[in-house]
Amino acid sequence: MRKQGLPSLQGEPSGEALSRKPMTARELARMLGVSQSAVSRAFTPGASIAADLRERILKYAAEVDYQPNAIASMLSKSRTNIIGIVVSDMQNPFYPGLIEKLSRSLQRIGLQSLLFNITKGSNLEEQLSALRRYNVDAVIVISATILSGSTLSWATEGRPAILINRVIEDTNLSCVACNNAEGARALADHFYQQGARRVAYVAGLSHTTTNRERQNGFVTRIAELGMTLSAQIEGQEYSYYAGRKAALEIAAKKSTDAIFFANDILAIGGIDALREEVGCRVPDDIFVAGFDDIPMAGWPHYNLTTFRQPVDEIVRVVVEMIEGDTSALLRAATIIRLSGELVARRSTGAEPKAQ
Amino acid sequence: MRKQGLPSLQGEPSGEALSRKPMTARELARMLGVSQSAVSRAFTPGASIAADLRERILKYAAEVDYQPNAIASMLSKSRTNIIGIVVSDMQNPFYPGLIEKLSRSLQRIGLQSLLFNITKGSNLEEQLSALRRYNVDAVIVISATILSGSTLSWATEGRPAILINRVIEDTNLSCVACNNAEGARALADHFYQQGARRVAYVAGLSHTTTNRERQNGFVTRIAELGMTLSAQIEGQEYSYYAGRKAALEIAAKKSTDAIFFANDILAIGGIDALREEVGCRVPDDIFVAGFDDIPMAGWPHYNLTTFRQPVDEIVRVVVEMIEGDTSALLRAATIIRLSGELVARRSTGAEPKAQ
DNA sequence: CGCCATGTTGCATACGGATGCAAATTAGTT
DNA sequence: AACTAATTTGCATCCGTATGCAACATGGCG
Repeated sequence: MRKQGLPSLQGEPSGEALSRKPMTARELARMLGVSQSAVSRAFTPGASIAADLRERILKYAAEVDYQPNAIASMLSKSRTNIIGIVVSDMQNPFYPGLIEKLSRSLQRIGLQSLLFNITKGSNLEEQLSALRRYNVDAVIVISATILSGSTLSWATEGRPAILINRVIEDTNLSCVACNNAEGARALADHFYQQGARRVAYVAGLSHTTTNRERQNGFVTRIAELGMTLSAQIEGQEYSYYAGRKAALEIAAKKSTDAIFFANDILAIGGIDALREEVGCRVPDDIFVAGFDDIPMAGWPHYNLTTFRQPVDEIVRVVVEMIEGDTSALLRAATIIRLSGELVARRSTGAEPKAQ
Repeated sequence: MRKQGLPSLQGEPSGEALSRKPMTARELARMLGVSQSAVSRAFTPGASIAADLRERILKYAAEVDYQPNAIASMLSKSRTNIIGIVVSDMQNPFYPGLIEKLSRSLQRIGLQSLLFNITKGSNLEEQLSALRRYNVDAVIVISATILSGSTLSWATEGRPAILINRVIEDTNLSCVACNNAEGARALADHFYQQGARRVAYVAGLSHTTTNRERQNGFVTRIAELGMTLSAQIEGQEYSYYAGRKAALEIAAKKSTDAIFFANDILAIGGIDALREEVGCRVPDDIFVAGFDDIPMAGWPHYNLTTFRQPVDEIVRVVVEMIEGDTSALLRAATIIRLSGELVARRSTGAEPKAQ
């Protein structure tokens, strides 16, 4: 039986374990009999330092658990390795997935994500002023529709900013977005192929670029194909309940073969409402399609035809832009459109491919 | 036709607008003929400075758009106003909502959230080492089940750490969690009241504290009530598809009146599978309940009885702990249990209350 | 009017690491 | 061996703000 002594009070150096100050490069240097610069260089890839010295320092640093203080480093390099991520809506399941992939990709190249969760009502400038005070290296704005272009320009002044899924031209803001018009047209074509002729569009937030592009693309293509636009619901928000409401309005008129909802959450609400409130069968009585391809769209219950946003590619492109010459971004805003992919599922009568 | 001149090179003051260095306190001070300390004090609430001087400085600062450099401030105060938020799963809809509320509450008291998105496979210590280098003021860990207690202790050494929905005793880690056992018992009682006698449990990630507590609470209460535990499925994950699979296993045996799924996502998968794969009616043939009360649980299609986690209260408590005397947290880890609320809906035959 | 309490202000330095520059060491060349 | 080139190293200083301390100003009071 092992003797289990009480933790002796004098054994521990007066509770230092709790919050002792972390070691500094100078201390470490003194212990090794080298200069503080040497320590700094040991931790700086490509710095001018002999391989054996570097090794000795790093080895000792690992032993005593020294890590360079990132804050001090930020100050002297005036580079934070922090990317500001501006979000205003994490309710739409599309965004958490995007944010997750984004922050992981950034982490992989040594960048951390500082979250700015913008709330509608309150003072936006105040919330964003932290973006400037914290000296983030770049800003990624994820579909924050409540921010005006000028507010964003102000908040990101002097550092590269990339909007995801929102396009503002004639500013210093770069944009990476899904080709919404292309997707909407593809869905129109798909409706046509599946035999629908009288189709409806349900808008999300009407004034957003995503909505407008999807709407225009769809409506235009519909006309080209000679199909009838039997209804068009203007939207207030991208939500499940808005989708339900819109679906019921459309169903009441009984003149629609297929509904294109501006995104998947709307469409899913629509499907539920059609099936449950008006006993309408999807796809037998009416087709439904959405946009995004959130995980739920693939669930057997919904089996929603949709246009998949190229999330991985969006993330890749954004990270590359940030990793690359960011000063180029400052000089000239770039707008990049990425192609998505039609995912035909049962909600439009398509036979889902084998998994 | 509008004449569209080339952007004149000499017209712009040599591109300064692009990335000019922000002004410093010293510069501002010199322009006003005061000392740099005065500027610093003007921006420090409660600092020793005359009201009129402060006003003059702030006014001028606003005019020339000066803002104190947060990085420099962090260095000298050794306080970052940054809270590290460790997450490993943003797929479960419960977490984005939590993160959103959390980060907003923190923002409201001047704290920003630095996201640490932990990935399973890779080197966890390396991912977490940034927590230490960045000198975050505190760490909030959101149900990161893939991190061991010792890894967490190491990563957060010297700064307060709060786990949400995960309880580890005998460490320096504080915990704020829903009273899972209470919730599970409440659901058992509810099943009983609704007339179920043969009940099943579907686990989430088996080894997590949330799962174990819900499981124990449920199973124990079942026994007390004299009900039969007709099945118990061990789980690999908290996912929709795992829920479907488990539900089918249970339905195959035809000996169960009610299923308690370890969380809502599982339950929702379960409901879909029961209805679609085996033509089982919910609630007519079988009851289903979940845990969390994610938004989808309230959707008419699912109408899922569940136990609502007190998200707002969790957030409030966590923020209070951080806002308050954090050194107290370092001295003695606190474990707080918060009560949730049974939300009886139609999936257990309860009539949903009017909204 | 003189003295002390209170309130303001500036000076100097600290925070911890990065880096230009010069000194010192090593390698390479003839 | 002598000398130049290349590599290492340390010194000193800078990054921009916060703050202890001393100097100074103001006000109250006897």
